[in-house]
Amino acid sequence: MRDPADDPAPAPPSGDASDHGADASCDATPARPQTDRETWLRAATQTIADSGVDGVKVETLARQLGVTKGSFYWHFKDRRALLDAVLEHWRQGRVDDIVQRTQCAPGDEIAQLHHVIDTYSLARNRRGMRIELAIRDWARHDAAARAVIDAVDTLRLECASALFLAAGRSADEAASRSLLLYAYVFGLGMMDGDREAPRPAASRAYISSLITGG
Amino acid sequence: MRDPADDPAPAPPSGDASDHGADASCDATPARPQTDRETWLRAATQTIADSGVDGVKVETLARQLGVTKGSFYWHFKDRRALLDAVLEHWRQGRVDDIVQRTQCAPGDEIAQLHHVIDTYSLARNRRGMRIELAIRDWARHDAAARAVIDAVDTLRLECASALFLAAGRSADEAASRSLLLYAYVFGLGMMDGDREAPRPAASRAYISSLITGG
DNA sequence: TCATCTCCGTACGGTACCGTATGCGCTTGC
DNA sequence: GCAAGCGCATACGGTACCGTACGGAGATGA
Repeated sequence: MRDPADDPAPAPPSGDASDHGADASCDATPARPQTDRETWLRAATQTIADSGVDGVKVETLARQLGVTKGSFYWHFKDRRALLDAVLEHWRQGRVDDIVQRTQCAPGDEIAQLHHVIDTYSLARNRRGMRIELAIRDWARHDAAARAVIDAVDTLRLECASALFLAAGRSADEAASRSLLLYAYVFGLGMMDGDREAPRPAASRAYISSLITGG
Repeated sequence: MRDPADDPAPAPPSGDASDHGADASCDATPARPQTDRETWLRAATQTIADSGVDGVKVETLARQLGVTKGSFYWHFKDRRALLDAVLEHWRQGRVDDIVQRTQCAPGDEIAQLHHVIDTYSLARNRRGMRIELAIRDWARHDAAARAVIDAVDTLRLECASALFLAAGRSADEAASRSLLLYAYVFGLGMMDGDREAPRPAASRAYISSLITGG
């Protein structure tokens, strides 16, 4: 009488892929259950971005979605299961994004790194930064969130270092500059908050060049 | 496994310090009430560092201090008053710290900036960084906290820029490097979390030199 | 038509927390 | 010693939330 789509185990092999897969035709359930589950995921993620993890309440989300708790506890075992799903969904999205964003033609590595910096520091996708910062704060007192953050950070540093290495820098320099790069963009996101006016383009370009050394 | 170093009084390095509240002799109350009020402040600050602002509950703090809510509502109008007091106490401590930390003999400006970077990025005062990050996260959804953060950041950037200017850099370069400096140290604090092993000294020194250009 | 399964509403017990009202011991001034 | 007020305990009403139990409507297949 439970667990139609709800998975007790993290189960990487079960191929849940959580989202964009959408090819879950192997499941007995056609499409609707998965969709509704993702509705909860999106609402929870939005709440995390707006109010932090502690703002995620089952009954509040239910009211916001126009349903009751009965719906929630059908799709999720408990509140923690929702949070874990949000975490896994975000992790997977970051991994895909990082891998895709750090590929470039030989010789374009430094330009690509500049693009990475711009992507993070531009006010363009404030939403992504808000989610990131909220999860990072969450990681300050939650082991699962901390593990996800560490994994994502490690991957980011590795990919950025690979670009620096391909551009001819030493291993030590690549590692140091990569750390500076990501610490800067997240620190800037934290300092800027909801700032409207963007930093001057010249200043951003100058800082970018300091980070990449190019 | 509590952190033994985060005990209250002695000399939190760049931490809260600033027991300046004790000089409120202008109040009709002699000394005791003020002391107990600061006990609540310290406990609240510690909780914010550990669990975030949402972790600050009146009854929980009371249990932790071995008293009841009756004591709290004697010293504070409500929960918000406690949070505002924490905010103001932290702001004043930061202002004092920044002003004192950015004074140096002529010619020592770059060395002083390196010292500032070390102070923030070294695992030494993890407690101060935890409080800082918690308040920054708090500022994501609280206007009062945001105002304090903005004021502190502005002062920090001004003081750091003054050092760069004294070292002969242009105004634009000074502003850009100052922003890079603080975004880096706070971003690093966020990425490192409770990391035990410190970053390699050589890497830290290299990053430091990239930031200051010296 | 009926059984079944899916998805969600309703209802309930329990906990944690906020803020207020009020009483009680304890120190002061007098 | 006695009134006044300080500092805190006790007790209470109220809200918000978690998780469970159960029922019911609607689709689905035999």
